[in-house]
Amino acid sequence: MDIKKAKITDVAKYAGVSVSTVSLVLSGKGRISDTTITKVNHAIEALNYVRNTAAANLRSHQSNLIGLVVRDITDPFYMGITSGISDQLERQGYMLFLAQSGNSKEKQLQCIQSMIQQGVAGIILSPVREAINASLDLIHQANIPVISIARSETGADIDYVGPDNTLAAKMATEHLIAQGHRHIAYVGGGGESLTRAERIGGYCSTLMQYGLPFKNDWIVECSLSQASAVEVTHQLLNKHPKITAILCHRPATAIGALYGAQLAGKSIGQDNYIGQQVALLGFDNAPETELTRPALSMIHTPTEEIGYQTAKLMARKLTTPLAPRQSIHIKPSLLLRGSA
DNA sequence: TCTCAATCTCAAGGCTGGTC
DNA sequence: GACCAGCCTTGAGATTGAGA
Repeated sequence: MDIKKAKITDVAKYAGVSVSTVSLVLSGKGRISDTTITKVNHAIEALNYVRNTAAANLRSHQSNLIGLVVRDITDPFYMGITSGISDQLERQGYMLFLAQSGNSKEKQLQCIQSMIQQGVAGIILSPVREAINASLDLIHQANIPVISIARSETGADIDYVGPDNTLAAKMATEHLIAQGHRHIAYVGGGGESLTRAERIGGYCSTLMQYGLPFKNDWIVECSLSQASAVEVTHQLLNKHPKITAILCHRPATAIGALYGAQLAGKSIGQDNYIGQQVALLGFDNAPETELTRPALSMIHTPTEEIGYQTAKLMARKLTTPLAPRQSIHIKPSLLLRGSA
């Protein structure tokens, strides 16, 4: 019994047509009679023929692969984006080639290099700040389109799809101000984070707009861990007891801040007129923020929508490479729970 | 004879493995 | 190490055949 995989030549032989006719039937191009199409389809079924896309891409200089480089594929934020991109790209006949770079410049460049070597048609990138110029050099040399996602504007002249961080911070700050808070702090993120910079920009400008005090001491960096947020919040509230509300850079920061505030002798809640209460409002909603007591109010950005818009933009860039650069900012929403 | 739809021929793409 | 064939498919251009 012959167990060799059927080739296009086998299909052509079986159907009694030429190889190029089979190719035309497969691609749906050209003018082919219904009789011939039926014969070819019958041969494909009989021989269990599966098209070799590697060979097809080799010949046509095209690829249906789109590279996606994210920082951390287990991060719920990126999981949502990846899901949206994958759904939309599949509908348009593309496949996703996924890699994670962490925060390493070298890893990001390595991922991009591998994707180019695999012949991807375009790259969607969550840029590492230190790697952005080198990454873009590589991608431009390969002459393929690139879209920056999720991690803020890079300053580079490339298309961008992601959350509107400035608006998110403005919405969060305005909500706290509307509740009567006048001493609002920002906890979390690192100085190198562009996302954090944009949020702090929105937070500061809103405070100024309402004529409220803004102090550098009230903006505190901390690492990704909850433990770090516990420590930082504890110290912040001990040092500045006037603070009645805190914006938290990410879900883990918000959860850590909750325990840090409690360690500082504060309770968590919306009523800043009750002496010892602190309101907490976090960015990037995650399921675990619903499980705390009280549950944490969060700014939610629809991550699947970011993915969906990114995939649509990539498909557009592949069909019209000279289309003008676009920046798509996805509007956030406020999820009000018990903490603010 | 002309036109046009349907089909075929052949070169080419980058990489691998075999031969000299 | 150099060269070449084979892998599998596509697409431009050539050919065929039927109808007007």
